Amino acid sequence: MLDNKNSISESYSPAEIETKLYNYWEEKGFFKPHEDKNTPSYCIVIPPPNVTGTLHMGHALNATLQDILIRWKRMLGYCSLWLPGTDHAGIATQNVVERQLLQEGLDRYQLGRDKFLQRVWQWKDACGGRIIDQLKRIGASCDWSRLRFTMDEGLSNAVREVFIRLFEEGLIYRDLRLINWCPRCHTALSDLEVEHEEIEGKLYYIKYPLRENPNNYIIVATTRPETMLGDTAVAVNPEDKRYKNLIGKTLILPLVNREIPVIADESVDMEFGTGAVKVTPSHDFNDAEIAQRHSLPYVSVIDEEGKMTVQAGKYEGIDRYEARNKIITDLTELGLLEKIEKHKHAVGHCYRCKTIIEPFQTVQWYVKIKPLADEAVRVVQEGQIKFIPEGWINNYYAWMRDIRDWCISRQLWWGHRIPVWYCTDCKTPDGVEQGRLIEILFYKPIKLGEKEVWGGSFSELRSYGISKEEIEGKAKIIKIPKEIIPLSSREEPEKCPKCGSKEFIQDPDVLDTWFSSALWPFSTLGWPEETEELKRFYPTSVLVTGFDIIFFWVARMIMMGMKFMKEVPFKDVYIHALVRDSKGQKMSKSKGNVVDPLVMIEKYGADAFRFTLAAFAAQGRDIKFSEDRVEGYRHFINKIWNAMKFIMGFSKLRTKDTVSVDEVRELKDKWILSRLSFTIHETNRALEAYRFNDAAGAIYQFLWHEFCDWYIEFSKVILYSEDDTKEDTVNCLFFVFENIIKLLHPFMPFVTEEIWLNILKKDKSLMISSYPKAEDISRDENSEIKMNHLINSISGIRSIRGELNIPPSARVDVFIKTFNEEVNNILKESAKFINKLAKVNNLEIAGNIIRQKGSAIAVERDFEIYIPVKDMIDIEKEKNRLLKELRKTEEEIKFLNKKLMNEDFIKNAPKDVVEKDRSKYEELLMRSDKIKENLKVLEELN
RNA sequence: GGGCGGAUAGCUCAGAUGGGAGAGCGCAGCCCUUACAAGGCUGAGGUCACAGGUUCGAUACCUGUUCCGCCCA
Repeated sequence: MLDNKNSISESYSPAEIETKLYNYWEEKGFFKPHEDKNTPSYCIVIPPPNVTGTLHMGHALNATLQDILIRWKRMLGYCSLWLPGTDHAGIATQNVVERQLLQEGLDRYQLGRDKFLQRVWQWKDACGGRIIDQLKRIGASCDWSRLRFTMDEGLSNAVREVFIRLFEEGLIYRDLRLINWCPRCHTALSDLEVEHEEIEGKLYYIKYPLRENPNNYIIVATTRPETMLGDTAVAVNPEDKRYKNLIGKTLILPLVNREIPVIADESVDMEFGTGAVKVTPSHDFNDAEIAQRHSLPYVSVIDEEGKMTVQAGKYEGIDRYEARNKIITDLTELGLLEKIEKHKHAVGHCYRCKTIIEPFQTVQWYVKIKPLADEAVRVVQEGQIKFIPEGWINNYYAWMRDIRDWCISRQLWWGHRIPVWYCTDCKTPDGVEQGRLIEILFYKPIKLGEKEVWGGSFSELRSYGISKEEIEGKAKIIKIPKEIIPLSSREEPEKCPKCGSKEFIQDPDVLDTWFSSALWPFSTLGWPEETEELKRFYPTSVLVTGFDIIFFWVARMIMMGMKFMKEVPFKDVYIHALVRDSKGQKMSKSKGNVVDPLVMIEKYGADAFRFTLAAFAAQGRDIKFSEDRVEGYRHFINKIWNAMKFIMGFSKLRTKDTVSVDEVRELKDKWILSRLSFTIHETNRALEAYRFNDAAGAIYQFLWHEFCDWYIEFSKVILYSEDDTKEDTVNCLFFVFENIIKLLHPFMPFVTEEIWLNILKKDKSLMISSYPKAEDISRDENSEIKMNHLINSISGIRSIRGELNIPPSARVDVFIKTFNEEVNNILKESAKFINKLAKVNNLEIAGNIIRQKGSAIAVERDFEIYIPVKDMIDIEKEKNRLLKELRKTEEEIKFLNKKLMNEDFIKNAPKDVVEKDRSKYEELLMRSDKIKENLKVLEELN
């Protein structure tokens, strides 16, 4: 299958290997769930990236974590499905195509709805989903044969079905309200899609004269003077003594000379500005609420484009911010501007295009959210869904508690068209034909003989003989008042069930993209059909996502899942961090601090990059990404590769596939197997708890600092000797290494598979092999304790050598005086290892060793090391070294002594803690005695 | 204004249920020792932000303060 290399390359080159292996996996169908019906299933649906998107660090982290989970579970034998897809990103995608059109000197209206949609599809097929290929680059093992897109037929059916059912239940309704309007995107936005940003603005103090005495006036403070043209009252707090006698009086609204009342409303903050506020129900959410309470009229002075309306009188047609300046100038001239102050306040911006949003009164579609939210809160409270880390659960509750109805209609073309039609022939209760109330505005006039028609009511336009298709096709705006009765239907209705008419106009709006994403966990599995997949994989196992879309997406999936599946959409929600730059700043194009994942992959390989993300992914903290770390893990891969080269040199001596603690005889072999068992346990436990960094750390630590630093070094003693039996050592080397490769595979799929398949020449791909389980390899803690003596003896000698600067080439004589027989035996049996690893010339180990004069000393609990160095070093240096150690020891003794003298401690602390401290204390006392003794000897020598 | 999170080695960060703190990178010294200089060995470096409290014992638990970040209004 793959290339047959006879020689192993010097070092690992990711670029050559990654694509090759990825294609191999995909061709073999390894990303698909296996067919075995008896195994439990494990399923993750990907948070669908925007079809316009390109891979950024957030995606990379998100995908890496999911891939680690899915590869891990797959290797554990679960029937595992990672279901990929993209969403259609209504506004974003429409913007992309509109920008293209602009370059051709076109806009979407000139094309008309159908042609425009064709263009978007063309764009989507050609350029959309680039992110899918990028996900492949990082090794994502998604089942690409099931790739979904929110605008696919199946998913669109689901959207329509959900809309209709909710509508029929009364959970979806139309209403005329103030909504967040983006004057650039020309659409309504939900509350969530508005980003509040603090800006340095101004507070304008304007005089509103009293009708009865124009020399008297109330001063109102406002941040938005241009909306004053739409004021219909001035409000004060009923408790405010300053204004008590003015309540009920009439003011003359400057510039337009409209009479407006002074009203009292408790919502008015007496501390703010002058305590008197202007009320503009059409352009401010708070004011709209005041207007409701006081039945004030609405006067709209700003339109869809953010320009002043005809109601604004002489300001008509001017942009809202230009109008502000003009109004300020005019007020100044009239002497009605009291002052201007600097003022910080939060202003809402469109989350897609950052334009300042405009509160705007229109008819929109809403989801009545309370009943859905209650259910979604309940299942989380009951623990049916767990949040990891738990902290996010409070955010979730808080948002759900204050949730407001969800505005789901968007004045876009790209998206799921609302499945609602309006009969144009039905009559309203007042007896007016509905078509008369539907207002159409064309993007350019239609010529009727001499006449140019810019729009009109639907019925009127039809009476001119303009076809319905032409009206709908050329309309820029279709306004359908709230009174008109909607008919929701899966297909375009044949005839009106009430009047039998065959003339309808479809609701021009599309649904919020999040409406379709909310169905993702079941719509992607085939709902509303009752598919096998749905039975097998719903509820899904875990959702992995960033905290920024808990409200947008997670909460809504829970609502919709409960509503339509009667079951939670996922059992766990793992919320991962945001990836920031190395200084902790949010990455953004404008700051120019964006790190491109693909560049990282090209530079260091996907494995090193993935491992870095996993190692960084500690719960509850943002990731400050630094390239140095990636480089560090690239070195780690190199280490693996080199270890592999070493081991492969002995492949011919291997005699069996598996080994166990019981059958190997040597301490080092028992030890490494025991440590492997521990590492396997740690890794699985960490992954179980979504502690990716712990899992990565456990493997890293074991492979580098136990296996490479110690075991391989020990093994050389055996392997390079003439007379030792090499069987156990070689078998252990391979067995342990193969297990590490398996453990590592979910984190570093490429290099591990390369080693597995092409170097170890296994016949089955690693990604479908079994993951190590701790219970398969037993732990032997006794051997670990024994091994520590050996390691300590070697470290002790090395430490003396290092600190006294004895060059590695100089072999030294070493005497080890042991204090008990067990340790004596352990060290004696391992003498050859000590000799080699500590570069010893002559080694003596016994209980009755007498220290030679001029020896450097290392003191351990169970033994002392003497190295005669009289001629090699200077005595002062050694003395200082011992003094330093003595000081350290005595400090500790002091601390422990104080603790142990404390009666309360003895009384209250658990016995084992006291015991531990006591023996530690005694040990330290002994140690300090020994060091002092040794110092004395050194003194004599001088 | 309401809520949440963070402050631990020069840097980036780990530290389940309280029992004198760890890693990676960086730094210093010695080494091209037959897997690996992208490496080995050895070492230096911390009043765990500050002030109180609970406790025999606090980096961890509680309260307050300062600084930083985020979310909601």
